[in-house]
Amino acid sequence: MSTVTIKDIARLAKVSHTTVSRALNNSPLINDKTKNRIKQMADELNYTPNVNAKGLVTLRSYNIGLFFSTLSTGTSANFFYDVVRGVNMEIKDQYNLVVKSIDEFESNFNRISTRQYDGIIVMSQTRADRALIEHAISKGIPVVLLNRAAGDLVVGNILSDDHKGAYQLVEYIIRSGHQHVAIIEGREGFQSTIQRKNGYLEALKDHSIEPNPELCVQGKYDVGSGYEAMRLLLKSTLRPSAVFCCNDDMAVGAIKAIIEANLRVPEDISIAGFDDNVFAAYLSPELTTVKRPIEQISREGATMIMRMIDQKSKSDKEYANIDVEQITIESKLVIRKSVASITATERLEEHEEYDSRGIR
Amino acid sequence: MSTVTIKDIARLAKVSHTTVSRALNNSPLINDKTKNRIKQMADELNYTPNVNAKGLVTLRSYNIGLFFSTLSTGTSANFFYDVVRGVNMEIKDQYNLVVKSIDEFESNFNRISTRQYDGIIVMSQTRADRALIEHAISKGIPVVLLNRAAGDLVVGNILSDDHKGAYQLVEYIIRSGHQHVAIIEGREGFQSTIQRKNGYLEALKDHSIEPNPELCVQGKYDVGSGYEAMRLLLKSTLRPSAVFCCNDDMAVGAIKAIIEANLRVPEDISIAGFDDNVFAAYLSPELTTVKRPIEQISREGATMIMRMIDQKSKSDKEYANIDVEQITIESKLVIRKSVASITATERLEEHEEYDSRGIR
DNA sequence: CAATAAATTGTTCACGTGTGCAGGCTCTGT
DNA sequence: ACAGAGCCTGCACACGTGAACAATTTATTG
Repeated sequence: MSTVTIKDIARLAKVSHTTVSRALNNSPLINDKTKNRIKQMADELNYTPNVNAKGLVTLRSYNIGLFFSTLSTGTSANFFYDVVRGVNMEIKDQYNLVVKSIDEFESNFNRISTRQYDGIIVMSQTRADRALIEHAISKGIPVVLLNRAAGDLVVGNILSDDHKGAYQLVEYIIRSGHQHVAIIEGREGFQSTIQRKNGYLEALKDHSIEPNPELCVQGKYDVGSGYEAMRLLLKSTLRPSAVFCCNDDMAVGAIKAIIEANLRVPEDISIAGFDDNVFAAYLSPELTTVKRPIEQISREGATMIMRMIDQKSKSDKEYANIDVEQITIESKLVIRKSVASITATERLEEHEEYDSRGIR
Repeated sequence: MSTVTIKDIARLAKVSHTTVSRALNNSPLINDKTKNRIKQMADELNYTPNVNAKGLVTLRSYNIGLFFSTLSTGTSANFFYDVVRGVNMEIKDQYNLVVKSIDEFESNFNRISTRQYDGIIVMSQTRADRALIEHAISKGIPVVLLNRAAGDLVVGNILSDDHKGAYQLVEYIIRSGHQHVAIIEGREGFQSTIQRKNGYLEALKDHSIEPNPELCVQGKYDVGSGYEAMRLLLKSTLRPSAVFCCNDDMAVGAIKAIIEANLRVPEDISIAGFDDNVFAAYLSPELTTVKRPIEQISREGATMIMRMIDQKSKSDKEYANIDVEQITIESKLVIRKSVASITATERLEEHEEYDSRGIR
């Protein structure tokens, strides 16, 4: 119960506590023989270093913060899981991973200090976390920003190219013959929402398709919102022949709404998602989507923050000259079966069908 | 950049650092006027207490560990997400939540000490984490065990009654007229796997149905394993009319396999899941399952560990007399549409159909 | 063998905070 | 005005560790 300290070990080994400290930290100053002797004793006594005391003098906390913009809504479970797992794979037991939701802080960032976190990984959805990041920087804490562009912030930055991914996906849909491509957007205000929407719009433009506001419906990145959004689309005067759902979760909801309306995917309406989560390949039909390398982003983020922490401690605690990099990781179009190819004649029929319906 | 300490504040306020310390900790010894003055100064200076120094003297780390048996496989994303969110909702900013996977430790638990964690929540899948828990107890760290019975371990304990949940579900399936009920089991060795299997077996027994080993297939709790398991079942000589999948993820995989075989759910084969994750209501057909109150378990676990920590600090650091409670939270049968009712005649037909197939 | 260099160990202090104890101030009652 | 009581503040130390510097031992060289 009573905790063993290096002083206890020192007494038993008949050396000074400094020697013990050095031995356990593998200092080259210590004779190998005594070093081993002390290490063994520490082992037998079940010695555990006191992180507080250690941190007090080394200015380290051995904590890495992993902050999400929000954990309540708009963060999908698969995404969250992949991120935590990815980061955890890299930091192993060198650091504690402290998971927090930014909206918890209520703009009181004073609890965020060098003493609390050696580094911070921000899984960012919105620019609203700028204040927090600036606070961290001002405190001299290395920061890595994932998932959105850093802009003028001096932080490590790892991104996936959502704009390009969405563009490629929508282009594929258009080339499959679809003219009326709807979009179920992500949660309002999220950077990913904006990026994907822009990719969608650009693809339409490059293929001379006029975007139709009626075919753009707001979602919230969760299954339920995808369902509701699709129901809205089904009621619109111009029924889309394909729908780009801004993540896979919403695609599940959308498919549900379509089937409830006694229509088929993809024969009547094609559906595409974004993320390529673990379910995507197991839906019926298998979901055509964009693989976003979430785990890879997280792992890169983890190694980057550790690099920055090391660099900082080596460069005499001067934050200013930490190099910050920006890495973009490519997303990848994954073609499965939820988007149908339609020919020109089919397209015509579809329109006639729509016209005749429009009358009633 | 340079950090503000209570000594700095003391100098500026022309008092001793002791007074500052007391003022900031709301000690009744300090005059309200000076107290407010000091607090305001601390605010203006953006003072952040040094947790290490604080912890060094108060014997606290302000960390709560949240340990999962594994994060690599066998823990579903939705489950993980719900747990972290639930715990986070309760501990707010009083503690740091440190997420770890137990298999990281490689049975070197020496990093787990009172200094590191004020308390530990173990989301346990298997008895293999016993060594870790015993280590924590021996170090005097309060522990709450979620998800499996504590047995003789002196820890707080919060459970869902998986056995009962599975029993009720399988009973419902049988009462719907199914005689050949298969099971796709969870990951081998997990307590939940055993509990759910036992519930299944007991329900069969109570309705005088002989369990058939051919209808019991091992899964791993992930989508892919559900798919593979179902493919196996489809090849079995006795085709089941209903399948109890031990979690919702595997149910998704199973449904996929059935549809690929040109069969329908639930007309040809009924499917039931376990967990009631966010997708369950949005599958086609909507999944009949058992709602496991994961979030509630996690929240209760969080409040319990905080209670234990408080109790320990009050009772003069004597771990022995911390009260440990055991709470069981009921799971609940959620009837949707993936289990069909079949009449006696249908059952007969089905058998004939099966027999005729069996011949070829 | 002495002198010097090298290797190893010990002494002392600092990190930032909280607390027991001692002391000073103010107020009250006489 | 003075003693005593009560309120407030400060001094000094402790927590466990690491590091600069000092001291000691051992190895090396002429």
